Amino acid sequence: MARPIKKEQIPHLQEAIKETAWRLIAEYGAPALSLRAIARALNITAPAIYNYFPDRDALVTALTIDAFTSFGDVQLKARDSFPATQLLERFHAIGIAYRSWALSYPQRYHLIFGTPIPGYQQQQMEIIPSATRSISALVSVIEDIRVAGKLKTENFPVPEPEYEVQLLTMKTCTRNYHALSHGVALIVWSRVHGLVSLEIGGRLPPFGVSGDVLYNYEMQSIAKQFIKE
Amino acid sequence: MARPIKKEQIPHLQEAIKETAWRLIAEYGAPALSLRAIARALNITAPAIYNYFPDRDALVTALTIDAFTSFGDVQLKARDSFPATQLLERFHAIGIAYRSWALSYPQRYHLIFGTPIPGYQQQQMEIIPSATRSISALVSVIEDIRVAGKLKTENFPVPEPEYEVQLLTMKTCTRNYHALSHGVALIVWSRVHGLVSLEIGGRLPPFGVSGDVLYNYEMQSIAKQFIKE
DNA sequence: TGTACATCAGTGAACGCGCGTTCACTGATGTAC
DNA sequence: TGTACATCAGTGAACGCGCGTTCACTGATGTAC
Repeated sequence: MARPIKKEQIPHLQEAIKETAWRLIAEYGAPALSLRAIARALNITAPAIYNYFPDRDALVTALTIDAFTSFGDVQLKARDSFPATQLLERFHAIGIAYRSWALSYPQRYHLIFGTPIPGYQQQQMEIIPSATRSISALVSVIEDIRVAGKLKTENFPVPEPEYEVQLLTMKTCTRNYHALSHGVALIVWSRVHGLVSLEIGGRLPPFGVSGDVLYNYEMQSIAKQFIKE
Repeated sequence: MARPIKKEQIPHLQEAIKETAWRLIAEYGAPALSLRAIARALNITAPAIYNYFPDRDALVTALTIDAFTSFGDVQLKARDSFPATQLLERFHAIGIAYRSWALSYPQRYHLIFGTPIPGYQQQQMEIIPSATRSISALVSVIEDIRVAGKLKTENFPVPEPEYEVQLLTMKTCTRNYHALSHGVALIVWSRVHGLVSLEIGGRLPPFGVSGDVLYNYEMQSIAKQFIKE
C-alpha cells in the first residue's frame, strides 16, 4: 500500500525527481528507469520518492503525460506561429516542429510513440487527454483546410458509420471534427512518424540522403497529395 | 567467461530454447525476456542454456537474426509469387506481405524494427546481412521498375556523392542498385513502417477506418506517386 | 519572548524477488579394446 | 560379447546484484499558547 500524497508539499523535489528521471531516460532508455537510480542521482533514499508518487508506474504515467504535454505545446505553438488564414504555412510549421521535437528528445518520443512497454497499458485513461491534445494541432489544421474546401480526398476511404460511437471518448477532448479530417490526419501522422522513428532509431544513415532532405521531400509529397493549391 | 559451444551438439534443445523465447516474447515482450524464464518453461535449469548460447545477448542476437531471416523469406517469397515481368504486382505483393507478417508476429516486428533496446547496439555486425536481405526484395523491385523506366523520381532528393563510400559495407549483401532506388525504397519503407507500427502498437482504432482499408489506400498512394502507368 | 507540542519529509534497515552467470558435479551415452 | 574409460549435456548450489516496496523512526520546522 502506498502512502497518500499530501497536496501541501513543496513541489521542488517532485520536479527534481521528474527531471532526473528524464535525464536517466535520455541516457539509458525508459525501460531501464528505476526509482533507486533516481534516488541515487539525487542523493536521496529511494523511499523518499513515495512521498511524491505512489509507485513506479505512477511516475512513468506522470512522465508520459508531461511528455505529451510538452510535445503538444510545441505543436500548438508551431501552428499558431502563423495566422489562421495561412493554412499551408501552419501545416508546414507543424511538420517541422514534429521532427524537431523528436530529434531533441528521442527518448521522450520513444516513450510516447514508440514500442509500448509490455505490461504497462493499464491506466491509459489518465494519458488520453494529453495525448489527444498533442495531435490536435495537426487535426485542427487539416479540418480548417477541409472547411476551406482545399482538402483533396478523392479515393480516401470513407469512415464506417460506427465511427461516431468509437469516437465518443475523445469528444470531450477535441472539437468535433469531420471524420475525413481525422482520417487524413492519421495518414499524415503515420508517414511523419515512420520517417522520424526510423531516423531517431538510427536506421537511415547508410542511404546517402540526410534526414532533413528526406523529411522535406516527404512533407512536400504529403502536401501535394492532400492539399489543393 | 562463457563455455565454448561445441558444434556436435544435437540441435534439438537449441531450437526449443529459441521457440520458447519467441513464445515468451510474444506474451511479455522482448525486454522482459530472461534466461531463467526460458529454462523454467522448458523444465530445464538455467545454466543448461549456456551450452547453446554464450550469454543472454547472444541469444537475443540469434533471435533477431532469425526474425530478420523469416521476415526476409516472406518478402522474397511474396516478390517471387509473380513473374519478373509483372513489377507492379510484385510491388503490391511485397506490401501486403509486409503488413501481414507484422500482424502475425507483432513482437518480432517490434524486436527488429521497433525502439532499439538501450545498451544493446553492440554486435550489429552479425545482424546486418539478414537485415539487409530482409529489405532487399523491396529494393530490388524498385530497381527493376527504375530500369524499366517506370520510376517517377521528379523532385526526389539526389543522394550525396559520398553515398558510394557509406554503402560499401552493404555491397557484399545486395546487388549494386542505383542510389535513387535505395532512396525511394527508404521512403516507401518509412510509410509502410509508420502505418504498420501504429497499427500493431494499437494506436489506430478510434478513427473509424480499419487497418486493412487504410493500408490499401496508403499502398495505392505510394504506387501512384512513384510508379508510372 | 519562551516553551510544549504536532507535523511530516526524508531516513535506514529490512523484506522477498528474479536476474545473469560461475562452478564443481553427475550420470547417461558411446567408443576402444 | 564384456569391460574400462572418456565425453559432455544438464544439474544444483551458490555468487552478487539491483530492484520495488514496507515500516518504524527521527529530527527539523512551524504553530499554539
